[in-house]
Amino acid sequence: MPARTVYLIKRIETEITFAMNKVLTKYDVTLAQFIILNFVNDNPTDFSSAQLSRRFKMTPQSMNETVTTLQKKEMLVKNIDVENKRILRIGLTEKGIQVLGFCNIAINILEENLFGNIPTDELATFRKVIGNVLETTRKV
Amino acid sequence: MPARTVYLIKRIETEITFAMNKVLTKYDVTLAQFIILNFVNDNPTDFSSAQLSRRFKMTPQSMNETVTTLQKKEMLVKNIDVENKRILRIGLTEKGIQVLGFCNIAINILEENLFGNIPTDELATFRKVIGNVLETTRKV
DNA sequence: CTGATTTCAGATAAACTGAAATAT
DNA sequence: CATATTTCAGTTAATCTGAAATCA
Repeated sequence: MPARTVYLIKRIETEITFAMNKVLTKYDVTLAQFIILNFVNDNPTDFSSAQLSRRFKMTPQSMNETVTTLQKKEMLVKNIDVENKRILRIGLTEKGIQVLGFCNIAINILEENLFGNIPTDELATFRKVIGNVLETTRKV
Repeated sequence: MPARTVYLIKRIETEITFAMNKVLTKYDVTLAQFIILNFVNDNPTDFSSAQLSRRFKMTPQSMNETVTTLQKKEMLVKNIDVENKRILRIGLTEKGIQVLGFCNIAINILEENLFGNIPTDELATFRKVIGNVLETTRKV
């Protein structure tokens, strides 16, 4: 009996998390923090903690703690929204951009090790399938 | 700039974990517990806690706690190894088999919702790529 | 004696819930 | 008033580290 797909996803995540944390610890960044830094970097419209929490399926309180940690490390800043003074829009600092750059170089090497031997078209399909699933979950 | 592959894996895992826990909570089983139950079920050569901990990248102490929890729920049993009295081999109880059966029916529906609209060949490639990556990590 | 497995004990990090303040 | 965001405080669940007992 072949392993179920959700099981395979959990298994690969375990390995990816382990490998990434091992790499990122050199830069004093956890996987969760790296994911947030990446997301903030990729999204020019600065998101708020509350928005991030929904995206990453956490309570706003929990997300805020991660953000605050990155703020204390001087990698993120919170800027008051122009339209709503209650909302704090999150952006990267110069240091944040710099550290993220170093992390990404290290993660490039990791990705090459993990996915380097996989045919380009297969990797493309792999990524496309994830995209489809994320689209599905967004609808629900 | 397209999202990195490791990022996509983390994203899909977040959604899968959320969706699965929502389903499994009805059976009083967490995702981590379900993964263990599945693994024990799929592997006739009963594994020990120590073996499981290596497979799932945890300390043996942590894995033992999960196993003990499932033991208290009467879903798993520990049997003394015939060759080494120190090793406790883990197996499913009748109740464990039954609960796992219910969970799997519920997860079948979830998988249909998540992957139902993905072409068969693409899903096959998706699964194959994960298999390749897991093979790579096993070597390291 | 060495190394692996298990167990007991305590610590830590990362999530959670509840409640309150602020703003639209 | 209703709703969303943030913050403060305390709690819980799941990991971890350290130390000790058991066995081949």
